[in-house]
Amino acid sequence: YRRAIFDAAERVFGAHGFAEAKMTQIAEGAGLAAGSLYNYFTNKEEIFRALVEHRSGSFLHALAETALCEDNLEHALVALVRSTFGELDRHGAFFASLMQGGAVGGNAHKPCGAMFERNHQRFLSAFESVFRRAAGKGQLAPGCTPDELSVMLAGAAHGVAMAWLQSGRRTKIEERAEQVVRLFLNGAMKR
Amino acid sequence: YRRAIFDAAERVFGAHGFAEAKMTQIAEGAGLAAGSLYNYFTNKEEIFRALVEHRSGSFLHALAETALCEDNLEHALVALVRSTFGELDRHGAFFASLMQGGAVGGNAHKPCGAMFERNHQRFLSAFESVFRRAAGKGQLAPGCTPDELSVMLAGAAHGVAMAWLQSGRRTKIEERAEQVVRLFLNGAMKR
Amino acid sequence: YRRAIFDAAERVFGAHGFAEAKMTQIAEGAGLAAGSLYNYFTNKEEIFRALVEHRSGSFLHALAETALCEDNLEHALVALVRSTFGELDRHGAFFASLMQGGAVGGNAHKPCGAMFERNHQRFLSAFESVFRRAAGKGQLAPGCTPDELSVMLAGAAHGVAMAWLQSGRRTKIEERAEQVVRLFLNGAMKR
Amino acid sequence: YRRAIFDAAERVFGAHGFAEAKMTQIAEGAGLAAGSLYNYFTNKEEIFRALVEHRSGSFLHALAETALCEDNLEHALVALVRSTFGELDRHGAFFASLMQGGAVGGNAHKPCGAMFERNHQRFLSAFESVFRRAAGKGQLAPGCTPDELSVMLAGAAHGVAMAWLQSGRRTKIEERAEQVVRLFLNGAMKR
DNA sequence: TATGAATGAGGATTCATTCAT
DNA sequence: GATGAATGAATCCTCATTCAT
Repeated sequence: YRRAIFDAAERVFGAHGFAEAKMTQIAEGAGLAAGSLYNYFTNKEEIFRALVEHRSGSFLHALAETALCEDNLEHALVALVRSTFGELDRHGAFFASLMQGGAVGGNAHKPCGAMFERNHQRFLSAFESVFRRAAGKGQLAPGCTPDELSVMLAGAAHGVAMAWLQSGRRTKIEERAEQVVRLFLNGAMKR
Repeated sequence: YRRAIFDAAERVFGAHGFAEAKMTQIAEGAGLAAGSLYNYFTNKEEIFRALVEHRSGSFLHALAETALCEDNLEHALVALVRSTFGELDRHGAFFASLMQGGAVGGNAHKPCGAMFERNHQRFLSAFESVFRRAAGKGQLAPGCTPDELSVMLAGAAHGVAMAWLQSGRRTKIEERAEQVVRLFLNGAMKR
Repeated sequence: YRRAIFDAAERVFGAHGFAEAKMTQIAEGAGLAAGSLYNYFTNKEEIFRALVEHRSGSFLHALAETALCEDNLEHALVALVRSTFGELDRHGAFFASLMQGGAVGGNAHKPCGAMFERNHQRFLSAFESVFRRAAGKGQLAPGCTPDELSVMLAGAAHGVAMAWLQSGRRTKIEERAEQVVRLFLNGAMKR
Repeated sequence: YRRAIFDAAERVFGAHGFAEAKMTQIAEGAGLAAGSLYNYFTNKEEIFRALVEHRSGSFLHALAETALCEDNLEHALVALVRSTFGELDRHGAFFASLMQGGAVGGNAHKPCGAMFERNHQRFLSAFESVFRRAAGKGQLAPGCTPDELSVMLAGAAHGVAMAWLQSGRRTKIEERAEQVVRLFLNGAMKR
């Protein structure tokens, strides 16, 4: 049932944000009565917190590993963005919170703010470590620091994701990872 | 007084999001009693809607003009991003909503969703028209469509903005416009 | 199991009062699951009612007998108070309800109010019958009716009991019965 | 309105106890809507706490003064009991909590337990100081300590009060103060 | 027009009770 | 009989909105 609650909560939080999400909506989505949610979680906030942790945990861990194992800059970034977009394909609006630091879809929830920031940092760190390695090899354009680059790439990917969400999630976003990374690395201008 | 209410509402909505913003907070910030807000706006949602329109209106209009008058690709984009970042410097967290389509800081408010999307579209359109012109001149890298590019650049700028917000708004973000655009046009990799 | 439930219920009702006592607490105390309580009692109120009756029944019966068999005023009263205090030693806070008419420790429970009053009346009756006999023999101070005396002696005993409960039940209160009665009979003033 | 709320709360708490008292009952009694109570008190507990303090404050203060100014033992005790009974005449069941240490009528409310004990101590102290003075003058019967005497007299008065409450408050209890004290001082037995 | 107390609908949470296993 | 998860009625509390002053 925890699973069903997570799935329902993801939809509801994703659609309405934390504050506007109603426990009855979540319960209904999970096929339970409102009161029954409290057999699994102590309160609304706890559902939210657990959900974020559940969705982030393994993903961020995998992302960090991905960042380590691929040496080639482009390949590594593509792998990261592909993972991220894959998660989006599976978990949609709610997951987008992670990519942006906790404030997508109304899910800025003060008590969880620290957790969000921490997660977002871990998310960025994956990119940053890849860029740092590339910097060590002198592959980056002059004037570009790894942290700036990671913020920008994550932002660009997030922008693509938001556009995709708004247009109704009709395609698989995962397939666009390569294009995004390539454009980011090579620039928008013709050479 | 409308002005004072806007300023206060901007702060409160920016800090807490629509759902968690209290009318009394806004009133207090505006130097009014709660009931008096209703002499100027019919309800909370109307304050929000009017605020978004007020903040967006002239800005988006100016942005569209900027997009038209500058012919050089880089200069035009820098002008757009500079305008945007300037607005951020002045209006902080709340304004970031616009850049991202309505969902920063908990401001995802369903009844206003359409307006947000419309504004966000106008925001992107400014970038898109610039890119389209450049495409006409054959200046864009192959495989890059103007709408994809605008989404990505807006996303990257948004990412930079979010990082800036989270780090406490200590610097003026306007000064970073040029760097962001240059990186985006030339790519992250050394040539 | 009824026995175990009674013991647990006594502790829980005694500590928290009827309204704040949780069925799960009682169940846990009795080594059962919450649902199992309903195999022995139809509901919470029924546990309470049965408990009061169980604790009162034999006690009040014995008290009435005690009142009858001892002829000497002081001896009879001491026997009554000693019985009462002995019950307190064994059953603590919950039992104190009886002495006072149903409202000690939060156990004022309207549906049981009548029962409480009835029990309290029986409790007072024991004292009253002793006083009545003494009155018949002309042993009472002038202006003292048996019912007033019984109310006052029971009240005084109750006051001693409450002080004893609040100070942590460290001694055996039964040993103080004689002192209380003597003081009551002879008065607080030196003659 | 605070006054009206206090009056209503006194009735409701007095009749049902803290846990079973409903905010709507109090509001109704005060001629308000439930939500309006929260303009005056932050929550139910706060109403309770404030009410206890309000009712106890001046009374306990006056009681302490009374204990000091009257030198004659009997007169002093009568004054104390008369004050107490007068308060009962005015405030009925709820006030009886004070006389007994916080647990009459279901008003044993854990968060307020300390306050209750403190108040009850102050209540007893008034009696104790009178008894102590009398002890200094050698007026007390041998074997009677002031604290025991105060507990017993307060208990006896409380017993009388409870009987009076249960019989429907038809008379003025204040008039019985003298009789109670006299009996307590002289003893129940004919000399 | 400003006020701020009153309102009451709405939602989170609790917990006695039921019932399928 | 025992279990403990599911239920949903009940209640506290919040806060946007109204309105008499």
